[in-house]
Amino acid sequence: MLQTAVIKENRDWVIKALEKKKFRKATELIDEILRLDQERKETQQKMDQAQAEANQLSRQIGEWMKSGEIGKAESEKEKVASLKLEAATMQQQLELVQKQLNEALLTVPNTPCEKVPVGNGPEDNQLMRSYNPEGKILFQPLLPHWDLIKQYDIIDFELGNKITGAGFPVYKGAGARLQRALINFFLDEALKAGYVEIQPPIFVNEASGLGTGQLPDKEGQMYHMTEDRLYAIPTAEVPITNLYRDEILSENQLPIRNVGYTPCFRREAGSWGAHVRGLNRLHQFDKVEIVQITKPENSYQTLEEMVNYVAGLMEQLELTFRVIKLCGGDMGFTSALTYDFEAYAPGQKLWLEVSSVSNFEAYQANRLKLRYRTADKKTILLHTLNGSALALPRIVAALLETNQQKDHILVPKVLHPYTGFETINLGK
RNA sequence: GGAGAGAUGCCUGAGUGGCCGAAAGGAGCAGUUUGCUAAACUGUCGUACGGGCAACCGUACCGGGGGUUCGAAUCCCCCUCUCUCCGCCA
Repeated sequence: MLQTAVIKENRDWVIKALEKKKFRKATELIDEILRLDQERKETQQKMDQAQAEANQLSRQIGEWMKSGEIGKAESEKEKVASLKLEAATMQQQLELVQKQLNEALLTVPNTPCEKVPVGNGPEDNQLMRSYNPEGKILFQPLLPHWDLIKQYDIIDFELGNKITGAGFPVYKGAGARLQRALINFFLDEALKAGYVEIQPPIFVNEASGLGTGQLPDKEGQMYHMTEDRLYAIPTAEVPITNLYRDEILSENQLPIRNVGYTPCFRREAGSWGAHVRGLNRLHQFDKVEIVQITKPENSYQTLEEMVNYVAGLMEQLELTFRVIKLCGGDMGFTSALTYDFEAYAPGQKLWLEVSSVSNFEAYQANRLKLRYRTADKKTILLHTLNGSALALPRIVAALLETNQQKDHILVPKVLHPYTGFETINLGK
């Protein structure tokens, strides 16, 4: 969440920034936050003062008791009681105000950075770069991947339906091996790039969900195990970033560069429609995620590095893709700047989002209480960043559709050492 | 699942009602010193909020919540977690 100090010092700027994100009622809410913060401060002052007096008097009473002035001690006890009562009343008020302040802050999204283009939705996003592998001749007629996976019998939705439900596909034979190949390829590449591999739990507690901002914003989008009060992670970002919750890192630990493969779970409540056939949208999918934690002054340079890294993966997979910068109206709640990667799926003539690389600045760090200590012993909030590198299903969709031939599907060269085969063939 | 023990600062660990935000040691940081690796010595060393230009001051925090008391890390109750033993088990 935003820091109240930042809001206080830059009220007008914050409101303007929030309006860029198409956040309604920014002015009202920000002013309410400032009012609550002021009330919080005043209440605390009153409480502290009552406490201070009570503490002092209690100490005095102790000394009187020791020196035998019992009468004096007894007569002042009541005074302490009334001071304590006053302090307790103030504390109740303080807790109430703090709760209100916190709730208000939780509903405010992150402010977009200056580089974010103004806009309402996808149509206003900015194309940053595109890539089209040379010399690639697409086989005609092109089929969408949902026909190909049936034809080659590599991914089975009906079976998943039987054992779990819609959106939980079963990968079989070459399909399963392709999944494993991609995961290993992505992890190995990240290792080469200097990321440290993490294998986190795939269920997290409520504090973790709050830490990275999925709660309360995306409450209904996560699978929730009410019995044990755990959430199935929607992305490895949640457990990996939360590793550093409530930490004060030393400067020499920075930057943190982690990579993790996990399955990801999304309820996708209310978002099923015409364009979500086949692998385009699933309840469970695999993803390799990169996470970085940097000093504030380095985060935007790091974001560019991460974008370049993901672009490198896409090029190695020989996929047609484009990178777009999201406009204010299309960005996520917690992000300050996001680049989306879209792979072209020629069989369905669609661009599919395969990666989202974001800088959250101090927004997550403030919730996480993730800081570092400077040389002069100050604690400063860090910046968190993450990106998919990469999410599998749509990559698979694009790969299958791009590389389909008359009676086989080509596997990109970089994956051959991982798959152990160069083509996916019919009838096997 | 059953029985017992425990939870204190970055770590180890002392502290059973006021002088405890907390001993001591280690690690870390800064400095001094010796010819390197290293050692010795000195100092420093929690977080948050509030006040102050600042030095500094106030308040809270010894797993979490509640209670007793003029006063709680310390006594009482509840919860959570960890460890040990037994059972079960990939």
